[in-house]
Amino acid sequence: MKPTHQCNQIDLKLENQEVIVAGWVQRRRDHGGLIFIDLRDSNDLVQVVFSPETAQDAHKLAHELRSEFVIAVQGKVSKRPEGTENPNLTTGEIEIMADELEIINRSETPPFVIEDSGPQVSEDTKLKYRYLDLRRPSMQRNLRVRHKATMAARNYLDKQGFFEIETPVLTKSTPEGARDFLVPSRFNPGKFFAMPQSPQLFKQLLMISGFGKYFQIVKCYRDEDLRADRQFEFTQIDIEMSFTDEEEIFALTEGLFADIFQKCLGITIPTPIKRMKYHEAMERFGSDKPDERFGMELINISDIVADCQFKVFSSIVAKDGQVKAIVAPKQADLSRKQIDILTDFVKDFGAKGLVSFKILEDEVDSPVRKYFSDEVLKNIIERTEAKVGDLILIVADKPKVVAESLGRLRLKLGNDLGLIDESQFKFSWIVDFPLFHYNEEEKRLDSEHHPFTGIHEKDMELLDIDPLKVRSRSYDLVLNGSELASGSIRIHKQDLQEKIFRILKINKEEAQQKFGFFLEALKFGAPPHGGIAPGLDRLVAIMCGIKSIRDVIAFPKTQSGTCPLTGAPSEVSEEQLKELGLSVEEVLE
RNA sequence: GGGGCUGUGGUGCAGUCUGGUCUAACACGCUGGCCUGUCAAGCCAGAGAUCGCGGGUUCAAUUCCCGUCAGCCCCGCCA
Repeated sequence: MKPTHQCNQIDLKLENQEVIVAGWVQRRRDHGGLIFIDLRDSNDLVQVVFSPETAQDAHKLAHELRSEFVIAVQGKVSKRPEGTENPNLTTGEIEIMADELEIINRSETPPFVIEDSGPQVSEDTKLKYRYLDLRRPSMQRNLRVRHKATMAARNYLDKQGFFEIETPVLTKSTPEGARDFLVPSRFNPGKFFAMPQSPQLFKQLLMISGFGKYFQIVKCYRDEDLRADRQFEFTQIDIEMSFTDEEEIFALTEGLFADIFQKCLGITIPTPIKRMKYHEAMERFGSDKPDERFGMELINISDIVADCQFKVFSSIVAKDGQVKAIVAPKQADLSRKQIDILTDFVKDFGAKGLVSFKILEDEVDSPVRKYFSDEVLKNIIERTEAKVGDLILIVADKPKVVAESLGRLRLKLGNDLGLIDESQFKFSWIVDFPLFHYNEEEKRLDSEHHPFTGIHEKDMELLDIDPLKVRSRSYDLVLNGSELASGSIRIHKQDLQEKIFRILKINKEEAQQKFGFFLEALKFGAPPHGGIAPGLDRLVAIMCGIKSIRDVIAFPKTQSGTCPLTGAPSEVSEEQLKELGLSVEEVLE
């Protein structure tokens, strides 16, 4: 029997019609007489009724049904008897009175119940039986949203005149940035391909090739530790254009996201998306990817405490440090112990300590209360707009430490206190990033974005004088505190590109060896170009209201980078190693 | 490399702090029986756990200690 309808297509309009549905047994309710089966297909659930009076054979066979059996049922769509409708089901008004039942395939009892409600199964078990986990309606929905987002992106970019060009997965290791996944070359023993961390140089080469508008929905590979929002392999909507500028890329990207949100969620996102300078983001939120769904911004009180009795504050201000505060609403009743926990939290991010002021009805309570005059306190309260019952939390340190620690604390409190409205989508562009940052360990400059990032025309002369002040032409699109897309206008002149390598202390030989092919290409009439690369996994996760991108990837890895389903990674045979000219060292304890 | 949380029948959990009463509880699921309007069906009966693994302390360890493994969250890392 082949299905004539999907479960979600069955409604009252089909009353008294014969249909065939096929799917899995979600649940069986055997009354001895009547047997009810909830039949699940990839779209919905529908109730099938087996009655000994109307279909004796089918009823008899239905006794054998168990969870996850694959069946096909032929029967008549009927309106449910008055009072037995189930408003919790979309198909709750009708049911199928079975005439015939075919057990297409039996199933062992599944290790967990295939449903969204009920106890949450451990990640390990879910991934081991991922094919069962994926039967759950929410997983079906997540992957459907992912598909729709991908299709929307393809269609949108196609309409804008872009074409999708594939780039190699087996390519050259360019040991900048993340750790590469390597693939040994059998033809060239001792040599390795690397899997791309992104198709960055290939898409730039395509611009040089004269493909003015390129995109690719492409896997990228980075051998770094995994997180809830990071997998070894992830997918980017990779985009690059020639003869372009920031305005064009912003407009294109905004159009792309507007289209995706409209088509997948029916949500209209307001455009244009507002822009925020990197420095403003760091000052107000202590982060280059601010979550703007709630307040609690960082407030600078350095000037107020510059001359106060509390030496920790005044001395830091004197040393060009910063003193900043956030206000935790209605948290003045936190215990000493709870504040200690927050203090330990900021210490993880380099802060020396956390000063707290509890704003009570007619006094301010603080371990360091005695160092502050009433006037200074009044000014702090005025500046921070703290109200009675609030808790002011202050960090004093180098600006970088203040931003990092208070920014993180803000996020933690925002989460813990439930200040975040999860139904919102808050986009913003972050612009005017610095081109470089100082790498303390290596005692040299590193690219903030990547070494191919273009430079603000006005800052060009700063390159030799004060490179840390140079602003790049890169931009990030941030959604709800998550970096959703990152891109830049690139360098298209060979001499400038070489100069950047010099500043990054990549010597000529090294640059030649790693990027020589690219520097060569830049000599042959490279057009100005730029692009952006939205991360599909994070986008879909946010659209689905999900924390972990594992839930929007069909077959993800665990945090330790393994696949419980297949057992990957695994050992390989001696023959395979020999062919590749590899040997594995025993790891001794 | 580091910090935190978790690990007890198939699944989710109680018990662990304060060792003996644990012959390991409960719910779901499973097996069998009864049952013609349920939809978390109901009722009855039953099976199913060397308490992640290894070591130690103790007369005695699911419980305390050390180590280890796995999952999750995080720091570092992720141009």
